[in-house]
Amino acid sequence: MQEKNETQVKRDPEGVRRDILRVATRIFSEDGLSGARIDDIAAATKTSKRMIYYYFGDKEGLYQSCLEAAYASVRFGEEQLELGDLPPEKALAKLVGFTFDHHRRNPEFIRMVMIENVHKAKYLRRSEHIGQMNRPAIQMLSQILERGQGQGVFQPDLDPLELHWLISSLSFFNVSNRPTFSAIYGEALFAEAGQDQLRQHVVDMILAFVRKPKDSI
Amino acid sequence: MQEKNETQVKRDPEGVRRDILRVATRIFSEDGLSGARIDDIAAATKTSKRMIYYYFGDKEGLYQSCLEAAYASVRFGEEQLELGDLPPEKALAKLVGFTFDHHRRNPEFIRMVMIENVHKAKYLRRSEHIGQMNRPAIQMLSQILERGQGQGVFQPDLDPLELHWLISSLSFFNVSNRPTFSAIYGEALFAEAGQDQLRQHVVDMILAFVRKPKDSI
DNA sequence: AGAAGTTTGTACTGGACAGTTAAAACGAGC
DNA sequence: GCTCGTTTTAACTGTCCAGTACAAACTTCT
Repeated sequence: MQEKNETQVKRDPEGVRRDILRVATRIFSEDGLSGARIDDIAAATKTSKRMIYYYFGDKEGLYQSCLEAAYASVRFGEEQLELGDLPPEKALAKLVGFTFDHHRRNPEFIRMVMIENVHKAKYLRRSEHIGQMNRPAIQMLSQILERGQGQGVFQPDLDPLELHWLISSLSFFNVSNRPTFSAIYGEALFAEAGQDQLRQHVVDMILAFVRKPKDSI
Repeated sequence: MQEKNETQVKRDPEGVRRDILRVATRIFSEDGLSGARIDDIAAATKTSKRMIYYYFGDKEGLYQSCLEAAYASVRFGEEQLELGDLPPEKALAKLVGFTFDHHRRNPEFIRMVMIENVHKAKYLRRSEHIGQMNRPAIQMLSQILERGQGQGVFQPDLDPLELHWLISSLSFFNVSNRPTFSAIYGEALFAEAGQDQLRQHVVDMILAFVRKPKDSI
């Protein structure tokens, strides 16, 4: 018991599980559910194929666990964000910029979501936890909007869910569609200068949207 | 030769090709490249598995042909759009609204692009035609921008490619991520009222962006 | 008429791959 | 020291599936 920190710990079930999940998520996000090979995953873990089945039952069970873990880790990332008592416009700007960066930094998560969308969210729907996981994002937005509306700087009739859709859209597409987009139009928008500008414009555009008086053509 | 229009035409190589492509595109867009089964595709065509290999060589060749055909058909759809001599703001509004609707109406194409992005555009890069196919979209935008700038209603420093990215982003995500988004947040945004509002806001937001003076937080 | 391209249908091959089998033994907590 | 949960190993099974074989005939064009 006191020798847990020797060079090799003899048993660590949680560690084994995490190791499998980490490797499997990488491979599923690369190759998709049907494209991924259990033997490849097993070969890349510290443990064996047998243990994958011991802990996760079958390939679909493993995939679903990876999906849940991916959502959970991203939520954890979002919790880091401290908007505290920033004025509403600055808080929203920070949230949008953060989302844009966060998606960029987590392509593996984005790819898992892409793959899950190809499956029409079959496995996401099966999971009970994931529904609750994502309320906080909407609530954070909702609070910013209310404060902004209270101070008269934001429009009165804004839907937090729709705003979340807009922000996600611009941040997600930037990562998800980079391969086809850059194959067709080149890499310019994805180089550093292009991404900086894009980020700035996305923030500007969202801010203009919540502030602007609704006249349209 | 003169009896070509009897109830059944004896030979129609082009028709057979098109039939295979139509069916294969449907199934690839549903199940992905590795998920799709050649036997399923063959069973759904008017012809046989043997003919698929006769015309397309192998599964990857068939997939690539489907991808090219999908891009080609979408380009054809875009050519319908007549912006002629509309004033720049109205032309842009029409283009954005059209893109939003067009993506919504062509989920099969969207899914092909999603799948291709999962493959990191491996097959798209292989295709020579597709690069050229997509210039017109940018050029149309470019012309609208120039006219608007000439008339002083648009900002001077706008990048057509970036604008295309913004428009595509909002239109594509709406279709591509509907499954996960609605699994988490419900169907409200995807019902008719929600989509109408979303469409309007997307148009408004883009228009505000090209018009607005660039002050940001 | 002859040549080139198209069509038919089934049965088959060979490899890939998810999931299993076996028996055994080790580790940790009680 | 006993029990339960965990770990090891490599070979194996059975199914699925992309792609082929074969042999013939039909169509169209020239």
